[in-house]
Amino acid sequence: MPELPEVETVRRGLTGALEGRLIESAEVRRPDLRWPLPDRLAERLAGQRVLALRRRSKYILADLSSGETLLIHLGMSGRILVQGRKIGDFHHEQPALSKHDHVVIEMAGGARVIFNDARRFGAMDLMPTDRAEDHWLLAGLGPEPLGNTFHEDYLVARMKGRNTPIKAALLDQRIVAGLGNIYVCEVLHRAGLSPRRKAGRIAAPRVAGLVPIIREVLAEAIAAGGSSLRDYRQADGELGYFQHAFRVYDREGESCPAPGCDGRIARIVQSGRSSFYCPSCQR
DNA sequence: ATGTGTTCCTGTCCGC
DNA sequence: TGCGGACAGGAACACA
Repeated sequence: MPELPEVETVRRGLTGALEGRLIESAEVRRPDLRWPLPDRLAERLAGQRVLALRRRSKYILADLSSGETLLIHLGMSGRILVQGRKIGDFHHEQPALSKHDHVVIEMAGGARVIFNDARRFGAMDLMPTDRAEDHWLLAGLGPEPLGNTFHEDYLVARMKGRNTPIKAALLDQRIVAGLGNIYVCEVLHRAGLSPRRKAGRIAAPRVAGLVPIIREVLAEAIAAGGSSLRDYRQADGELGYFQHAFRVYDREGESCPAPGCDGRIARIVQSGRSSFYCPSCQR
């Protein structure tokens, strides 16, 4: 479930295997994900040191010693697996690759990093590091929800006059970058706001109130994700997306967890996607 | 300019 | 146990 907290969890889980380390070689096992992979990707990765691993919205950015930055997007089903190799154990067998292991990176000193993506909605690209913000996938993104430029006045201004439901507005990456379907549902539940409310018709104080709630929900999810890093590090560890205690997401028919509320969680479809909410306490 | 619906792809789950 | 349909964490794109 790669929304911002999951991507941040993946990034943190990868730093040990990647940051400051040398890429020995890379193998591209399929020419395209959502779009064609960059020309000569394997050659451009081989021999480079990973200087830093960053995140922007739901994108992971790996700055390389060549002056290029590798951009990774996980789409819906993308995963990054890290397998350890025992140094000096020449007889250690590598687990077999699966058919959705599209890019395999061998690190000097013994780790293997695998990009796996069954649905192939994910993406990778290479760009000059000094022009990373101008990349077409990043240029139009709104502020980071955990950063300083995302604040009450900003959100109030952006919601003003909008005729679209608040659900769609918060999913719009140009307004705020990193929220996805799950966390928007969770945020609106905590805020007591119906996902159907038109963004521009919500009183400014309530819109402003969304800002700390968004921060809180994301921060909690990242903190919970941290606990799964241990799983991540385990040998040939599958990257476990953390299990988070969702209050409404995927809980259609269950009773509303809000204190004193006796409503039931409903599911509606908005712009083709499920919204879970409590019609009783979300208004 | 905005707002909404469709599309990419594979896997899983549920009802018959 | 097989089979069809609905649905899944995203977001670019085409169209009203």
